[in-house]
Amino acid sequence: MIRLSTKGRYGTRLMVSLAQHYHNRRESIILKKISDEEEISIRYLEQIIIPLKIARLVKSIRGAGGGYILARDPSNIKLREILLALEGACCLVECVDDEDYCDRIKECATYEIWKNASSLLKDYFENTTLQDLVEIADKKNPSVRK
Amino acid sequence: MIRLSTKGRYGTRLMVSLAQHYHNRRESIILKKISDEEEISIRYLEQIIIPLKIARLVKSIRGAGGGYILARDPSNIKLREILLALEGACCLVECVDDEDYCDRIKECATYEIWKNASSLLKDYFENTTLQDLVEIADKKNPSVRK
DNA sequence: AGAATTCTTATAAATTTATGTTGAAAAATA
DNA sequence: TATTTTTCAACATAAATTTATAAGAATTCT
Repeated sequence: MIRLSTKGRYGTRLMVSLAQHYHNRRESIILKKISDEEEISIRYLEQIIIPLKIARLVKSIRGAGGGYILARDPSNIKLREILLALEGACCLVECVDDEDYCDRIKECATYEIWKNASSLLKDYFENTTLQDLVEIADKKNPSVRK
Repeated sequence: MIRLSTKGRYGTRLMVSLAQHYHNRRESIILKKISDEEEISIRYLEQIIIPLKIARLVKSIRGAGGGYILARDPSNIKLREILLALEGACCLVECVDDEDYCDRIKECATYEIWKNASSLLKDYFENTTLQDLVEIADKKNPSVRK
């Protein structure tokens, strides 16, 4: 299957959770809470949030009362940035992103196909913001206030 | 990374090779030849061709003088069929194809996103045939006759 | 019978997915 | 400022899956 890894899926859900809290009150939130809400192992979330921190999409606040918080407004964070941080370049095959990966590019017929398909995804994720995701969530669960 | 597995990539190249030979003379071709041409381990190709056979996209002929041959004309084989055989449903996440996979679908904001993105890919692969791939290959390598 | 080829099964290496344990840093509080 | 609590950070490990190779059996052609 052409598959988004759990890192990409869980990480995106993590960012949506952070965005929902960011929106309603600008406080940091602890991973434990997201772990409970989203039913994802906190140990795994801890691993997943590292690349998001490195990419400066989230900030961590240590110590009592600490937690994590978005580094920017959700409307200013593209889904593509999130996936880039979590999974590296958002392309279906290595060779689309790294020309040196395979020396058959010049002959390979499938290269063009994977490249086009990757572009479709890239454009879609480029034009989807974290804010869009929050709005979808709000629409699906009108009653829930976080 | 949102990644096509090697099964999907190698299998597609395998199908293109079969299509090129099918086009020029309707003989079966042995995996060893494709293995040499495409530089993919023959043992691995043997595993990869099994689902293609099960999906009735290729036919096998056993024994000396045997080999593999496309079951239909390349213009009548969609890339989506190939990927479906090799990787299962062509969707980014399980839940898009199997509603029972996760019970958070009703609340999950990311579900809609992965579903839309999967549709983009699905439509693209649905409208690309093996013949299209052969023509791309011909254009890239005008001199090569197989 | 012998050669060529697919088919089957086993297994090993690499990567992804996930959990457990311990330690370090920061903030709150007394 | 010392203590305690909360939380992030780092490291180790285990399970599952993907990727790949090996060896030999079964089948068919000549």
